Amino acid sequence: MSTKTKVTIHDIAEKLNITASTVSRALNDNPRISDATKKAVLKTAKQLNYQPNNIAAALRHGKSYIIGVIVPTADRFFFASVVRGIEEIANNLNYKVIICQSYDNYEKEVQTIEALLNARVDGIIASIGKNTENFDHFKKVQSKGIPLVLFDRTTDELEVSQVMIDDYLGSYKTVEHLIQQGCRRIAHFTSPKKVSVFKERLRGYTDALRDYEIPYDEQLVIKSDLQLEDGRESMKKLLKLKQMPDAVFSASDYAAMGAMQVLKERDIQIPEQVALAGFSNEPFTSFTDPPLTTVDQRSIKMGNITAELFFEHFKAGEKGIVSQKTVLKPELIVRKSTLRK
Amino acid sequence: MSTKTKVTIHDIAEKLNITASTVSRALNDNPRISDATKKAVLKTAKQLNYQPNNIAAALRHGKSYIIGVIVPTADRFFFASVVRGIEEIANNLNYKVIICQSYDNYEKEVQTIEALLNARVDGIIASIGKNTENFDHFKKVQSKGIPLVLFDRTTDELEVSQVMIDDYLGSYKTVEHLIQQGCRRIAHFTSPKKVSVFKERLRGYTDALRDYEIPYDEQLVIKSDLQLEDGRESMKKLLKLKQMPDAVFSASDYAAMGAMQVLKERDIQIPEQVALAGFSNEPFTSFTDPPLTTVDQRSIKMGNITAELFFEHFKAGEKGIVSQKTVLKPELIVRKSTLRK
DNA sequence: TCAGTTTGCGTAATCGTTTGCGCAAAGTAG
DNA sequence: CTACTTTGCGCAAACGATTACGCAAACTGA
Repeated sequence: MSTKTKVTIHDIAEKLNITASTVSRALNDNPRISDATKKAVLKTAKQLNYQPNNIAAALRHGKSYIIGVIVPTADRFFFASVVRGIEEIANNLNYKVIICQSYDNYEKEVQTIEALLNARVDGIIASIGKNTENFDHFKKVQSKGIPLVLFDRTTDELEVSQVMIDDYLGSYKTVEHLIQQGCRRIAHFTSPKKVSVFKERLRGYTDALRDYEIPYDEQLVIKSDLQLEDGRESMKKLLKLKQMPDAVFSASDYAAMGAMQVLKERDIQIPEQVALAGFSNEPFTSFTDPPLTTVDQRSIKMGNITAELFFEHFKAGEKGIVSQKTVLKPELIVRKSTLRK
Repeated sequence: MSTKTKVTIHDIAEKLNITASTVSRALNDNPRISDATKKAVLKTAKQLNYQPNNIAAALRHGKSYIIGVIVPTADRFFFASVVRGIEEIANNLNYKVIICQSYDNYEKEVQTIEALLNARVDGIIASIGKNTENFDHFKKVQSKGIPLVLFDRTTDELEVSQVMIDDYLGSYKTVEHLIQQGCRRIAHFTSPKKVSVFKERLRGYTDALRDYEIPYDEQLVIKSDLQLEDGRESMKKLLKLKQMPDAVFSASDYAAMGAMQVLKERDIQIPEQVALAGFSNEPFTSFTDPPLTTVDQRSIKMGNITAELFFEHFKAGEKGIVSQKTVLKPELIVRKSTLRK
């Protein structure tokens, strides 16, 4: 049975005939407090069922020990993994992470930032929503001197530290691989959005084609929202062309999966007739039939690095440090969907 | 350019020659404040770039407007969806949700609870970790009078409101469906853990067999952690039996997927030789080959209801209301992996 | 033994809001 | 015009912790 009344350090001070300051110091293991007193305090704390009030502490010293993480959606393996990577580091340093989802909705992203600022988080780590084209809310964060680090979905319109993978390289290597497998008419699924990752993947695609002297064919580049259903539609469009592509490189695993479905429905052999590659290394790609070639984004590593970078900024504090851009090397995961051997 | 010095309601009060109380009331739209004053306050607030400090407010009135949600892992579609469902309701009521992952780790679950209590969240919504067998940390939450609602992974050892699906029914219907498809040797993948959902699914399995007068064969019930790899191992064990099963009903989609891989590797026809069903309706189940029959858990709905139930408790406050158990009806999603037609 | 240091703790201010109470001015009723 | 209610706001005490400063007692070294 517990007392309904909240017990504070004053209560435990009173019980011990000492002051709240001493209790506070004892609980924080201050060297100026004798071991005897510390033990007594700890003991009565348990006894009274004392629960520290972080809110009060946070108010007092302006730190909440909470960092806000904003992701478009937490149910994508990639983002979930990055969050995990961030948590690993943050928890070690005794920070809590509060995860917010923007659902790729600009309004919600703005509101979330505002809420995090009101909640006085010690910093924000974010991946920008697909539809975000105005970055004032992020600028506001910076102007308040609150550490901000972006990962994966970043932008150059902000002078901010960011961590991403080399989307260009991942894309280039994938297309190169397809070419080495003998493909010559390689299609690409991309997004019309301003998010740099997709632009980079497109650039890797075109550059690889150019370097291998394969003509760029506008018809083979299909823009969509890159969900599974979009992949289906895009694939159908491709199949209507006079000349079918012999490979499809999708900037998203989901869209690649959609394409795979359509190909299988029409009994088009993968990879013999059409080789297929995705991007992100979603878990399901390893057990599609055939398993899907894709690009691993080093998600956990990215989370770790993002968090570490964040804490660097954090420690630098008001002085601030020059914002830096960390680029991770992606890994091409070759599976049967592109192996024509 | 922004002032580094934090601006408070006192600053805006000073500028207007009124007191902080008035400013506070104006910002909170208190009826006792004139419209003129309110407008002036709002205006200078913008002007000074005032940012409310929720920490101070929370300290003052003991409410943080934050509720903690604990899930084993956020990268499972089911949990991510429930979280989404919870957020929908919570955001409408102006509550923020902080998502914590226990990673099915008991220690971390306990620590997370402690951290949430310290952070003075207004309540906790949780799904219990797989390895949790002691519930004192949840009891502590309750003893502090903090609203607690469990979903999906619940326990009867706690007198607490909970929301779940009828795992028994979902399981029963699945097995019934398999029987109707002509299967007679139906295996079941389950977990050794104390989590009620798996026990219920097992009960549905055995009851369906009994009702259809199919003998229960202990050899056909395989316990594991139900990950994909476990599914592979379990399937291999089954294939070593003198008599092969003609159906596998896995309590997890991932384990079912593992089984599917093994079956395909050995050229065993699905569903002709072995029918296969999973549980949870993970997104990937719709695009496996063949698509996997599974049970949908009404995840968004579950999130909505959980949150609503939570807020009921919340409003009831100290008085408390009788804890209630809400059971949702699951939906059997029949796909090709079990359709022998 | 005495000045100087260390140890151990108390005093009181502070973080930024909220809110019960009070009070004058303005409005309303009779 | 009196008495009462409303309107609009100020005063000051919270909320629960932290911390700069101070001060005695104990300890240290020469």
